[in-house]
Amino acid sequence: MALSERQQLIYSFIQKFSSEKGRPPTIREIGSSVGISSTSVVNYNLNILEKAGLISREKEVSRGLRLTAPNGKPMLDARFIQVPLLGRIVAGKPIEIPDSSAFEADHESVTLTRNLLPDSDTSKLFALHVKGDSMIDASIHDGDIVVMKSQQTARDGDMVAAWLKDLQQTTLKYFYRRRGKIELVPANPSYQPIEVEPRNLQIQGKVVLVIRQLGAAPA
Amino acid sequence: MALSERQQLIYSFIQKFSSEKGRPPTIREIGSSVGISSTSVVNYNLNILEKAGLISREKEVSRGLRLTAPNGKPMLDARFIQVPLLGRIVAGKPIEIPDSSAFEADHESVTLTRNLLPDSDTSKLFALHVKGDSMIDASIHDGDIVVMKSQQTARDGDMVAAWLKDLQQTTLKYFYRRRGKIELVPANPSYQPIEVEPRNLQIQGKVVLVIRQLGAAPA
DNA sequence: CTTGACATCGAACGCGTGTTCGTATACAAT
DNA sequence: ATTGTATACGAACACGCGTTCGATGTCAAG
Repeated sequence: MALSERQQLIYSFIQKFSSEKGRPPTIREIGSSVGISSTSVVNYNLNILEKAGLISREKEVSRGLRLTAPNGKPMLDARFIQVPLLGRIVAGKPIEIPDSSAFEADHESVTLTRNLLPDSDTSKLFALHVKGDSMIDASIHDGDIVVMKSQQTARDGDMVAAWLKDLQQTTLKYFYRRRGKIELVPANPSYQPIEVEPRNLQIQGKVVLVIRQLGAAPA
Repeated sequence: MALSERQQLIYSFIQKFSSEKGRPPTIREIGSSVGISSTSVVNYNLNILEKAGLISREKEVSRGLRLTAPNGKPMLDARFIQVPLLGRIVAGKPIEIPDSSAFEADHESVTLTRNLLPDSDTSKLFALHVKGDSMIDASIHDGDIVVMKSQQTARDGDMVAAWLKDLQQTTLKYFYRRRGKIELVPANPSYQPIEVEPRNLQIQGKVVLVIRQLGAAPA
């Protein structure tokens, strides 16, 4: 059902108030801002917003309401971005990228601030856990998280996740075109670049961010 | 003035509660979580936290408290954390860590989501830009951002920023105690560990997070 | 016209919640 | 011993705040 004008007003007031004040508004604060004298009317409209899935409420708690994201979970505002954590990256298997419908499914996800991502197009991003030290020549370690953008082509200098058909391996390397062939150069200069035929190579995505958390120790 | 253990408990509870629930806690919620029966005691300690500049309070409003960012402004959202970007890390110089007053100055800062940080104690964190490839043996590259916690000691397995007095160098390595000496082992196994005398070593901090942004290409 | 769903209002109830006050203990300084 | 400061406790007050209920008005369906 469509929202009444009043309900939209209430909704945007909750947005504004929450982000400015750092806490959700009370029923009476909502009422006086949108011109409703009765707390029960506000309550009534809040219940509608809740049924519409736009907010979630907690009973008998002061300021017990918050905005919700499209998926129904409590909301993250525009400064956040949630990247689905689709699985692991290992040397011996191609990356399995589920079709885009899976983005809405309930995967684990990593929450990042948008300022960490260089690009604005956030829709094709996904994240993978790195298992094992097979990406060591990309200076990427066991336990790291790589955030990638799904794409099948690359520009010179991009770090890409590539599937090498003949070797049956996934690898992360910088991508360069060289006279009809492709040169894949490791980030770590103590490893050697390799040269492959274009048809032997399938680009699975471009690495946009690597995150390494050092809680306790690996190694 | 230093915080009591109780005040630190309260502070980290506010962090956790705010980010989980999307609203600040009430005085009684704080009290029952840290084991204080009297609301006035909580109030008393909150006033101390406010004087210390860690939180800001609004009088006579329920849940009228919020965390304060390093620059002293109220935080927009407790799920964020702003880490001051204090400068660069290069091999040839010790890290300059300004005294804590600098945290209040207007440095650049990196905004992160709290879930990326393992620990809750956020006050001693700072970030550095990595310049040059001198940290390559730590699998850390030119342009990376390292987030560190300022501390002078380390536990086995921590990755630390260490100043080697005789070599006049800063290095990032895993820290291990070995029979009265200190072994510093690189994250990249193709480099050799080094062993140093404890008095030749000054620990400047522990690395908690490494971020590599791959927009265009380096190398 | 009657019915029922929708939307609104005001009022009252009762618990939630910040504030204040008197008191008490521990400890260092005088 | 005395004073002062820091820390803690419980009780009481007053207002904040979600909840509930009865009443009213509008409007389309029957």
